[in-house]
Amino acid sequence: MANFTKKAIKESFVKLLNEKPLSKISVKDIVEECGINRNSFYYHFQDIPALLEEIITEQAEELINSYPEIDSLEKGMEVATDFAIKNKMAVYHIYNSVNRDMYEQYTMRLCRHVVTRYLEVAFKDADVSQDDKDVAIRLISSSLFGLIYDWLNSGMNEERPADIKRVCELCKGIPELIIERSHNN
Amino acid sequence: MANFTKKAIKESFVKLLNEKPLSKISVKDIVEECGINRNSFYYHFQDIPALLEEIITEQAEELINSYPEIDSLEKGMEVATDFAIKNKMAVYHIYNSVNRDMYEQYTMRLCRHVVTRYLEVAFKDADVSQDDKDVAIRLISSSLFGLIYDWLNSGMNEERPADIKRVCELCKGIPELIIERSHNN
DNA sequence: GGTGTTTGCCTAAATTTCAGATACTTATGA
DNA sequence: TCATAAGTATCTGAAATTTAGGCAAACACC
Repeated sequence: MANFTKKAIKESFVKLLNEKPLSKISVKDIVEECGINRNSFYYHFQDIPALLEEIITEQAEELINSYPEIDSLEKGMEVATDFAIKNKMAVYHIYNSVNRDMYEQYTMRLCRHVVTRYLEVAFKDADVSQDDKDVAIRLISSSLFGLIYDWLNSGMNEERPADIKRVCELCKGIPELIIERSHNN
Repeated sequence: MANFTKKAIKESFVKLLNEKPLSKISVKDIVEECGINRNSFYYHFQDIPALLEEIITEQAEELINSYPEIDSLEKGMEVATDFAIKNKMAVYHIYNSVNRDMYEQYTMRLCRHVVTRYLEVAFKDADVSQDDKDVAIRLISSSLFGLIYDWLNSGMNEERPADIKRVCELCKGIPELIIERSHNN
């Protein structure tokens, strides 16, 4: 089924989110914005946090799918921060409220995704165990996530997270490091 | 009720109308474009001409409502031609097909509307019978409609109907003419 | 503490959408 | 020219969605 109502609810919610903070948006506001019955809202969503979660999940999925290949770490970082930028107003309101965990979870997932994609290229043809690859993924994605985490907490004042270039440069050395160590064993 | 499906059908149809001529648009195309069941189309509309009629009616209504006051004949003419311009692609395909009559009817209605609004100002405080006013409305709106009619038939090549300024200038003298004649009786 | 608003939930009814089947017309091509 | 494919317009009956209206509890504000 097509279900345009659900779509309309999401659109109305995003529209309201650009007008006022999450804490001031009521279910009533949403249903009045898109001209539906209040029960129709509850038919589709448990509550506002559930609506929020679905929107953020969707946007993250979409962003992930739109970059099937990541050929540089900088590009990966760009994708991950794009997620926050795209939802800037929402992030601003959400970040210190209900769904902080959820939001971080998706940002982390995005970081992991882009790093995995990047390392697929970096480790291509290299004789390295999956375990070693996993360590690299965890290490690099964690540090990228850390950058974004700080950036969000500082209010996203700079256009991009600080030190992004230097950290990326450093991280690029890691695959080589692992390949080397792998050969010495 | 909100009914986003009906809205989606209209949007899909307009989208298709900008891609290919009316004659090549099937109900199947429309329902596939907006991802609904074929029967849902027939639930809302009798057939494609009915859909077309509803869209054109809506646009005409909307245009009329967006100009509650017409203070010059040129402005009125602008409103009436806007209707055609706004629907240019649609008009292009429709004009020589099924709904020619309907389209002309709405254009005529728009002309009549804007002229009536304009004359409300022109005849303000003037001691003229309703009959005389009606004659003026019929005369002026018919000639404006004639301009648009020719413009449509010639393919809307110029941005606006030809001779629009001179005809408007001429028409402006008519209220005075009627007021004068009315006093001599 | 009183007042008004919002939430989350309920039921029952109405509306809308669906899949599947049918008879009919119109193109299209072998 | 026949058939066969595609589109139209309808009809069922079932399923999904939306609605109105009401209720108790939580909440916000004065």
